[in-house]
Amino acid sequence: MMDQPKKQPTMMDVARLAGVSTMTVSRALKPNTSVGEKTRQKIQDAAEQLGYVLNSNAASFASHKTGFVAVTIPSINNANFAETLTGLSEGLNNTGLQILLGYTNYSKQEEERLIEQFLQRRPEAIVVTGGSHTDRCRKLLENSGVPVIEMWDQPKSPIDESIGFSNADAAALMVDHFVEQGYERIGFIGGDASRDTRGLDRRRGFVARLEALGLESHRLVSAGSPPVTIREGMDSLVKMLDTWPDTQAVMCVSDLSAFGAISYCIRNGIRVPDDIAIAGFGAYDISEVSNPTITTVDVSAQAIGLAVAQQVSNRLSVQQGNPVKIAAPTILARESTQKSVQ
Amino acid sequence: MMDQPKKQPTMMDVARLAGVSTMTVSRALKPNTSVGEKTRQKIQDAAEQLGYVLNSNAASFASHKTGFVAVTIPSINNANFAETLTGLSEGLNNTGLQILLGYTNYSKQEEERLIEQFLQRRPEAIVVTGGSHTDRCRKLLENSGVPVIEMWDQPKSPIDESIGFSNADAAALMVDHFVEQGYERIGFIGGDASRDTRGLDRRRGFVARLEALGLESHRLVSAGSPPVTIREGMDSLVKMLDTWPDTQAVMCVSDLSAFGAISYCIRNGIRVPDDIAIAGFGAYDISEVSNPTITTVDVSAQAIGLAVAQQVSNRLSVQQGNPVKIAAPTILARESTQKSVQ
DNA sequence: TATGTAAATGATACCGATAACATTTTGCAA
DNA sequence: TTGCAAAATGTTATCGGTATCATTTACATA
Repeated sequence: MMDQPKKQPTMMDVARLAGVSTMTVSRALKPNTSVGEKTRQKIQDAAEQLGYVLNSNAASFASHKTGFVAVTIPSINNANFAETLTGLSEGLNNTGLQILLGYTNYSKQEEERLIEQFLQRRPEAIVVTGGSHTDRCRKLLENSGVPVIEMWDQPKSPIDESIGFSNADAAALMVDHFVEQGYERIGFIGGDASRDTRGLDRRRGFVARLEALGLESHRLVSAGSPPVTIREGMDSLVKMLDTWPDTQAVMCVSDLSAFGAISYCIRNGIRVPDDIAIAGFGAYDISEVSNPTITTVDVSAQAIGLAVAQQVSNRLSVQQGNPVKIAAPTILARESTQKSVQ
Repeated sequence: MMDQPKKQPTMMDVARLAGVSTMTVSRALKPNTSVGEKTRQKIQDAAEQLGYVLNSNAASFASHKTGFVAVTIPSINNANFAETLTGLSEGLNNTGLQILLGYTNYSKQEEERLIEQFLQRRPEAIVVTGGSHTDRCRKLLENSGVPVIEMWDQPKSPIDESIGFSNADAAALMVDHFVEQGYERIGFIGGDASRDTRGLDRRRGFVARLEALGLESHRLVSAGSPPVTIREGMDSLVKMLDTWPDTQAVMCVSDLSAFGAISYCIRNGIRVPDDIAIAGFGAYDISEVSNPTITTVDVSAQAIGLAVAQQVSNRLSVQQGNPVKIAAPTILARESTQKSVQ
């Protein structure tokens, strides 16, 4: 950095140089304002000459509009959330809104801390992942006075609005897929239930669907605290086969853990899906190119982000658009669960 | 959102309720300030009762300290940058600094646009990925008046400071590894050179090292615009083998493309490394659990983030700490390039 | 030319905190 | 009790824009 010898120029400096009032400068630097063409040019020249850079903080302060959207996600090291964030970022690109991003690391306490911090920045909208929060956090969000969007989930009583899908239903879809393929002794590998609420929902949906079909629903392995890694997927499969050797099929809480489980099988001469079927969740890139390819649930993570962005824009603009919809999750049936196509 | 009926309370409201001046409230809400214990309690109670939330914008405005650190990375959908960001985020966690994140999508124009936008927020430090910028962007950064850190690279003439490694040297390391293993006809699969400057550096280092060793250096396949995907890795390997069927070893610009290339081989009965050796770059999780495991370059992406965070803190605190160092990249020799250990 | 309306520009009063310095209170040694 | 330094608190003046309303200018029409 070159230490700036003199302090940065202000709007007043530009106004003086251009021979107008600061108000006119303020207008000239924004689109859609009525400023004479000649004047605008004169002001832009002056600003250029002085190297003037608008001070958004002062502007935010004066106008009570910060242009911030606070966003919390569990982790960035998760392709699904990264995709959602990409969608969000893209969707917000030309709105002039800036994302304030925070990682909760799958902890509600951390989420509360982040929200508390973000509220001080006076965001114009708040986006959180999931519908489960600490009481205090929920209260903070309710009293925030700005639109709150809970994504990646369908809470029974949303704080304000939600854009997501039912993780339980999505897991049930996979159970149905297994059953269609003729599997009956089906297990589930998931993260530590106490933290990953979406993973917990999936497990719940999994168990409920099995029970509804009159099948055994006790083959549950906990793989450690989320996010579940490839390695934990491997280890969990070992545990699964140790405990219930006659397991025919396994649903994993994410594609990563499924990939780990499959890797273990391949390395140890267990054929997938001939000896055991394995499915994932989330439609990560890897599921498409793994060998065998992995049956998974496509939740269109990026579309969620785009939809949230759209909805944020809607809520912040005067003329409210239609509520945004996203597609329901679908099963991508691939090699890892279908003997016939193998 | 519940629409806030009355506007949010200000420090003045809290001061009135607590029977003190706003200055005392201001002090009471910050750590390390001399405020009487009783007074502090009284103020905290009043703030709690009113549901007062500090307005950081006003605070920033008054104090000329925004607490922002602007960060640009090429993409979030890249495990390496995601890790760096995690490290950065973690390292900045208790400093009270908030990251303003932007994605350049591997475009210098986009980077310039982002920097211009970020400067309006008056960040206290700026972190960019790589050492290659548009002229205007470079000028903006030079004149910013705040610390600028270029990461993931070692520019010859850094704008201010850089924390990274030489991508060319790292690629040369891999050439040496191949040669040690007895390979001589070595190819390179990388992204479109015009955009991904780090990928370009790797290719340059690759070619230079081969030439220095007197080996052929023309086996270069361009895999499309970055980031190179798994699928592009597959396609590129096909192209490589079509063009130069006698290729013995291939270095890929990232582990993802390496994984794709290997997947193609596995599916088509080409043995890795017996028929062809394949290496990646970046030490992604997948390289460790792929079958075969993938030889790669460990660049300690997260450590880069942590180091940058550390250095930002250093630069912003009065007593400057020592300049931060990161470990040099190392080869992780795995199955995909070593016939002996297969 | 007179006149009216829209466009362009200006004047003034804040927004809500903190910096810097002034003043009062406290606590303790002399 | 007095005196005095340190701790606690208060006063005042901004920070750099924008909202709002007032005023001037431009231009088309009668």
